Amino acid sequence: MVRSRAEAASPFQTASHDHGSCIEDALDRAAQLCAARGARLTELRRQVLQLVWRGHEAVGAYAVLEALRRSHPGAAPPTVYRALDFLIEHGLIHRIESLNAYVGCSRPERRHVSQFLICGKCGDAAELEDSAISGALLRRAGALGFAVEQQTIELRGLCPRCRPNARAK
Amino acid sequence: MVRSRAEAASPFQTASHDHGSCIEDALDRAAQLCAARGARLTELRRQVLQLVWRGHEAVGAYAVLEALRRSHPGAAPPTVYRALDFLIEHGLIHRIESLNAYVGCSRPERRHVSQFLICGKCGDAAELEDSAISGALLRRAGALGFAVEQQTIELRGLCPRCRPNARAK
DNA sequence: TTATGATATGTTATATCATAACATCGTCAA
DNA sequence: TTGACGATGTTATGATATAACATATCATAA
Repeated sequence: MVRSRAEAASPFQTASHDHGSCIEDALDRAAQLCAARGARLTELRRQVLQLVWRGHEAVGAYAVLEALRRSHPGAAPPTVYRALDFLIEHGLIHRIESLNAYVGCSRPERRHVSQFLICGKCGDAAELEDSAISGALLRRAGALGFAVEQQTIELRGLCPRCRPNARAK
Repeated sequence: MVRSRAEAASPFQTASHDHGSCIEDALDRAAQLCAARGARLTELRRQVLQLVWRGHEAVGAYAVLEALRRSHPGAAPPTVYRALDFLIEHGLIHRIESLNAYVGCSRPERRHVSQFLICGKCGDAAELEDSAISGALLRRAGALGFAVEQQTIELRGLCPRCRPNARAK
């Protein structure tokens, strides 16, 4: 079963998750988005995006670099970091601050504030978009006179599949 | 005026903030806490804590190292990182993930979940402890079957004193 | 009091993450 | 076709963090 475009109720992957379709979908959407914006999703950037999307775990820049070198032997750190910067600017990936790592964005079409649920066992980083939470933070900060520009919200723990008494879903 | 022990309504510093008393208070409380717990707040650890508390900005490990070397010429990275680890374990400081830096904890007496408001201009990292927010995150994650172990919540923006139309308080 | 184990610190080396600075290449519009 | 701009190549280095092992210090039980 293909992961639906409008994210399902649970942001976690299921046993039946078809990652081939998932990544293909992500790349297609990225191409469309960049085309619509006049941004150049070059082959290099597309490959880096594909590598970040290899799984739903956050992946480090140097892991991307190592993988990239298979198709692109001369790649150096700036090669990867520049591509990652581009992808972040266009909302195609997110940076996970607590891991110094990067993960594909599940809803790149519009800018949004996300919260990440990061499993300490399988490493999956599930993206939420809970406006009640981001709104509560905005209001609380605003009440203290603080003008919020960016939110970093990352929860570590165990995802449903990795919990001792995992209820399969 | 001394910053009161029970944090005032605003977690931001005021123009009249007496940092000398503030840091002295923090060191005293750390000593009491460690004594009560049978933890050894050695001179080295005390000095590192003092250096982290030099201001309300988050401070990098290597900045601490450089300052520490004035009194402790042989200090090396592990010297500082081990002291920081100890201080974090005992809740005396927090790590700011999005800055790879460390800041003194304003309420070390009990474990808590904090939110940080980090000013991009003056660098101050104000610590909130809003149980409505941490609770909302816990509930939301729980509803998705995710067992939260740790929360990282860091907002970047401008503090009241640094906003264009700062209202002094 | 001294031996002993545990904890803390010293020391050297290296892993990991990220960017500066400048050269070259490709693309596209004038 | 050339000039400007954006993308990529290349080399070097900066910034953050830990591994591994040696030595010192402390608390305490023999």
